[in-house]
Parts: sequence; C-alpha cells; structure tokens
Amino acid sequence: MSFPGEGMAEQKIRNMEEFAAASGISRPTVSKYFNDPASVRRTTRERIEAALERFDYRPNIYAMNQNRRLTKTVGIVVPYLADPFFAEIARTIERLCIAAGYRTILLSSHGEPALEIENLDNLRLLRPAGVLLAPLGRASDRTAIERFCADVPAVLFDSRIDDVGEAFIGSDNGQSIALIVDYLCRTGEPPCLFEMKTPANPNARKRHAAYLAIMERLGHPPQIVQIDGHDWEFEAIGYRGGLQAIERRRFATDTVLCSNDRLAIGLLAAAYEKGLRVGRGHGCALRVAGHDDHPFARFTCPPLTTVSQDYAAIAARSVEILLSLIDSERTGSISSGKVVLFDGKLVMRQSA
Amino acid sequence: MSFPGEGMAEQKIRNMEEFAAASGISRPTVSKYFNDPASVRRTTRERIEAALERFDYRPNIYAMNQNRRLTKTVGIVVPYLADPFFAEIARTIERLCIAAGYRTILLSSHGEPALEIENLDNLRLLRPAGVLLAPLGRASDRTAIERFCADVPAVLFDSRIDDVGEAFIGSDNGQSIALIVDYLCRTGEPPCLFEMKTPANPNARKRHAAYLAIMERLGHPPQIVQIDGHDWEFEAIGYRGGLQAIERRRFATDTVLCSNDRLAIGLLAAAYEKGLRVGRGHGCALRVAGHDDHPFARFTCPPLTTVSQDYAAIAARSVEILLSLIDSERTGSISSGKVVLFDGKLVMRQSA
DNA sequence: AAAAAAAGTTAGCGCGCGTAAATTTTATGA
DNA sequence: TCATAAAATTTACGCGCGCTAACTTTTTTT
Repeated sequence: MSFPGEGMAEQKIRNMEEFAAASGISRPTVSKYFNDPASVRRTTRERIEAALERFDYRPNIYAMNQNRRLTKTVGIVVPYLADPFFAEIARTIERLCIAAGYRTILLSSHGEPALEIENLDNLRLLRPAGVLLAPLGRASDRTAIERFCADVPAVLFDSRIDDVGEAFIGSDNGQSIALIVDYLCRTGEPPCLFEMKTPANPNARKRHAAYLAIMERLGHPPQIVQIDGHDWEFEAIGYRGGLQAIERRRFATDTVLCSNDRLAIGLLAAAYEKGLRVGRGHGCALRVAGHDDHPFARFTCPPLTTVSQDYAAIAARSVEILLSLIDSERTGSISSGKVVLFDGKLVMRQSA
Repeated sequence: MSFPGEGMAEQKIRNMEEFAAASGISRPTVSKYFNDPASVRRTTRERIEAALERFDYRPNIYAMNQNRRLTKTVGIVVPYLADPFFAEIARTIERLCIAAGYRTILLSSHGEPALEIENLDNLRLLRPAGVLLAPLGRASDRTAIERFCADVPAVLFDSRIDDVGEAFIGSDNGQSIALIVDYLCRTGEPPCLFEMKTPANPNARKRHAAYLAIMERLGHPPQIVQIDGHDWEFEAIGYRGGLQAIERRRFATDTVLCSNDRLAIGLLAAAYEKGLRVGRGHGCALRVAGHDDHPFARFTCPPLTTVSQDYAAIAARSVEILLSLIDSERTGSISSGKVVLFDGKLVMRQSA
C-alpha cells in the first residue's frame, strides 16, 4: 500500500527475507549478491539494485559475521594515535581497505602494553579477516603477539618484531640515517645522536646502529647523547632532555641528529628557551635534524630538516600484502616472513 | 581427558552451552552473568569465574549483539583524528566508556562531510547504545545528523549544532575569549583577531562574536584579519595566511589572537620566516596568542600563550550524560536539549 | 518452623543470515 | 535444434546467543 505524498516510503524491510520477496529474487541469491555483487547474473544484479534504491535495505552485520567463515573486516592497531604520524598512516590504510571492500576497525594501544594485548584480544573476538599491526615495540608482549598472529593473518608495519607476523613493512633506517648523516657531515660538523636511553621503538635501535656504522665509515667518532623517558610523550622527553644536555654541554659538536622528529620538536623548544639560535646560517649555535618528516615538522621554528618516511608507500604495500595474504588463506597457499623496507628521502628545511 | 604437562589445557569451549556445562551452571544463568555479573548470587558468580579461568571462554559478540535489544557499544565520532586534540579527547572518552562496561568504536570524519554521514550510517548498522559525536560543524549535513539523532541516543560535543542531539557539551567561548582578550589588553596593545574567512567550526564563529563583544566593552576598535582556507590543515592555512598578513601589514597592532592554536602554530612559523621575533620581551615585534591549549602548544617557539579547554571535564561530562541518557531510554523517561559549557583557563607562556 | 522471596533450572522459540544439496531455469555452442 | 554447462532457485539446516514461561530449589524472613 502506497500513500500519496509519501514518495518512496513503501513497507519497511526488516530482513533479507522480506527484501528478497520485495525484489522478486530468492534469498540465497540476494545473499550471494551481498557477498559479491559480481557473482550473480547481470539481469539479477540490476533487479536487486533497483529494489535497493526503493528500500535502502542493508544486511544485519551481526548476523552476517556470525555465520561467515571470513569476516569482511580488517583490524588496524597503532601504538599511539595521538601522534599525527600514526593517525595519518591509519587513515591511509583505512581508505585502501574500504576501497577493497572491507570494513575497518581502528584501535590504539596508547603506549600501554596491557592495552595492546587487550586490543588484540578484542580483535580476536571480532574474527577479522586480517590485521595490520604497528606494535609498541620493546614493550610489546612478544608471546601474546605471536599467539595472535598464529590465529589471524597479520601484517606488521612501522615497528618490527623479528619472526612475528606474516610480513613486515617499514623504512630502511640504515639508508635513511646514512643519508642524513652524510648530508650533515658534508655541510658542517658531524652530528651527535640525540636519543632516548631505553627507546620504546625498535626503529630507534636500528637508527642507533646505523648512526654508528655511517659515522665509522665517514671517519668521525660517534657522539651519543641519551636521555631519560619511557612513555610516548616524546616532545616532553626531548624538551627536558634537551635542557639538561644544553646546560651540561653534552653536545660535542654544533649539530644534533634526533632519533625522531618529535624528540627534535622538544629539543627545539629547549634550545629556544636557552637562547640557542638553531639553523645553518650565521649566528646559529646549533643545527638540529630529525627523522620521519612528521606532519608538524614543516611548522617548527625553524622548520625541521629531516628524512621522510614514505608512509603512503608503507600503507599501500602493507594493505596489498595483507589482502593477498587473506586471499591465500582462502586458497590454502603459504607465504612466509616477507620484509619490505622503503627508502627515506632527505627533506631539507632550515634547522640543519 | 587431561594430559600431564598440558596444565590447564582442557577441552576447547565452543559456545555458552558447553561453557555452562563445564562450569556446572545452566546456560540462562551464565547468560545473565555475562550481561551483568552482579545479577547472580555470589556463590554462583564465583563458580562461573572459576570456570572462566580454566577455559577463558568469552561469548560471541555477533550472536550477543544480534539478539540484544541494547548493544553494549557506544560510538565515538570526531571530525579529524589527525588533530591530537581530538585524539586525546577521544581516548579519554574511550577510557570512561570502557570503565562503564561498554565497548567503544572510534571513527573519524577526516574533515569530509560525506565521510561523516558514512560514519553515521555505518554506526547505525551497529545499533550502538549511544553515540558521542563531535560534528564537522558548518560542513555537516544537518538533516542527516538530525535523522541519526532521532534513531540513536546521541550527545554532541566540541561543535554545537543548534537543536540537534540530546545534549551538547563544550567550552564557553564567550568566557574564554573575554579572558584572553582582557589579559592581552592589560599587558599590551589590544589584539587583532586572526581567523579563517569561512571557518569549518562553529566555535570559530562564537569566538568571533565574543571578540567583538569584549573589544567593544573594553573600548577598543575590533581588528579582524580573515584568511582563506577551507580544509582541516590549520597549520598550513595559518602559515600561508600569516605570511600574507605580515607582508601586507594587515595586523593593526603588535598583538594577534588566533582563533585556535593550530592556526597560531602556522602563524608562528610565518613570523619566524619573516624574521619577526614573537614574545612579550624587548625586541619582540609580535605577540601571538592561541586558543585550546593544544597538546603541542607547550613546544612551539616561543611556547604559546593560550586558553585551555577543559577537555577532561568535557569528556567526563559527555560520557556521564550519554550514559544517563541510555539509562533513561530504557526506563522511558525523557530528557531534553541540555547544554553544558565549561570555562577556559588562561595558560600564560612566552608568546604573549 | 513455616511461609515468602529470590535465584536457578528446564525447555524452547526466535534473531537474521550463511551455506550446502538438490532441483529447476537460463545461457552457450556445435 | 538439442545436449551441455552455468546460473539461479528451493529446501533445509545451523550458528550462538537473548529471552521468556513454568517449574524447582535455595535462601531469607517472621
């Protein structure tokens, strides 16, 4: 029954049964359509889509996921969402997953190992088709993550945990550190490395090692300034550590390479407070470089010279590998611990 | 059958039926327990929890949500997650919801109105118990949000849309702008207002109005510098607009009040590039103040003087109201458009 | 101690969909 | 044209849990 003035407001569709009846197609075929529109005949598809416009029905997610063997959702877990770097890479990943026909669920561990495990436990209940995981790193419960990866197809990115997960996508810290150190040495004094004493992130360790290697190759003695701090508030850590390092004259040269941009932002604030002019011009007392090309690095004073991580590529490749992994899970083929590292690019600004 | 050395590895529990049998309790009672552990007798609860330790069973979320009238999840929608301000307030909200026994699902509209609607559509499918929504503002599809709020208990925060949602929690822009303008006038020249021409956020309009009001009351002519930009990359907008404004000498006084901190961060970068020393000391050409006490405002050069939003209070109150709303939804009582505004506090740093 | 209240048990339906097997219809091509 | 393959349909069952009613047991009250 249709009332004048009600437009398309026909009967309310409550479930797939009713929708199938209204569209003149059997329910199993409609179900097939929703699982893969291309799996039904063109004429059938058109009839369903015509009905779809009239009734705007959408299948019940819970009922779908309860019965499907393969849930059409992928989980995304990042270590610290309040860091715009992770917010942006998560967003890029989300886009790609949705474009591939998956739902997405974004979780942040907020720097807490317990929360990381809780996130994985909760994810497991959702029976996701796959998971993209950027672990906390050192603080992560390796065993728990290993168990999780045994159950769920998982691709790790950003922070590597050796031999965990089906693949790892990240940056080549060796290449990027060599790049920036080489640049700094060519244009001025060799850099000191400014880093946390017990870094949460394994990248920091690789950067440390890469720094030692490149300095040795260039024939300079390594100068490392390690600062305290064990949470994810890197700006605050860099600021406090920077103040101390400046006061105690711990920087052996006038050039500092920070283990990451957020630390550098803190150091810039400390240098400003101490009246040290940062940059490479006349009258500058300090050169400061970072790593990552953080979204805010363009807007520091002075703008931060750094090495970019190609996070668009990291995101794209991570999703690509996960999807193929999900597919091979269905077909039964086996893939193993693939590692993909992308090169960083020098981003020259004013700070060094 | 129990194998030596296997420890607790007893039979695998597949569903609540099996778990109930293993724990010696009937399934309906176990179901009651999972819906509210306090609803069963203490001795029963202890028996269930003992079994829980042996088998680590957890009910199937999809089956639960399919049959429950009230899903134990709340949705959180923020306009732009790459802004640490929203990331942190979202986290605070998450904590509170989880503590209250709810699952949480975090979505970001990423500055795109279409995505905001999509988020709400997807949320609706999840039949959440309630939603905490920080809308995009001007760009939001008011009708769509209204429809959503008619179906789902929703509390709006941060950005108000008049007469939409059951409640709104935010900051008192009138109070906070008066506070900072008054401070700036007492300590130097009266401020110009630095804002976007067509701000995405309704708070910006209220701050504009509040600026006019307080300047009038203090007997100063208002000076407004409006800049172009219509996305959420406020730092970039503030930077470009700041460069132009400085070049064309559009600031009538030496003091600038930015509509928000991210704009201020951009302006600081522009001032630095133009060689304008920012601060309130001798030799400073410009005073810059912001609004919000953004997580990064402490680390700008110079550190940014601003007005803090009490986002802990905003988060707490939003959740509190939503939960009572959900509860009254069950009991049938009716509440109406409550509005709660929190005062800002002056955060004096070095930039003004 | 008996009576009342509370908690637990048994039994069974329903939710909305996936999926498999068997059957019928439609498209393909020689 | 007809045999054959491909697609769609029908039929039927199962997923894991919420929820209710009627009944039984345990606990609390007086």
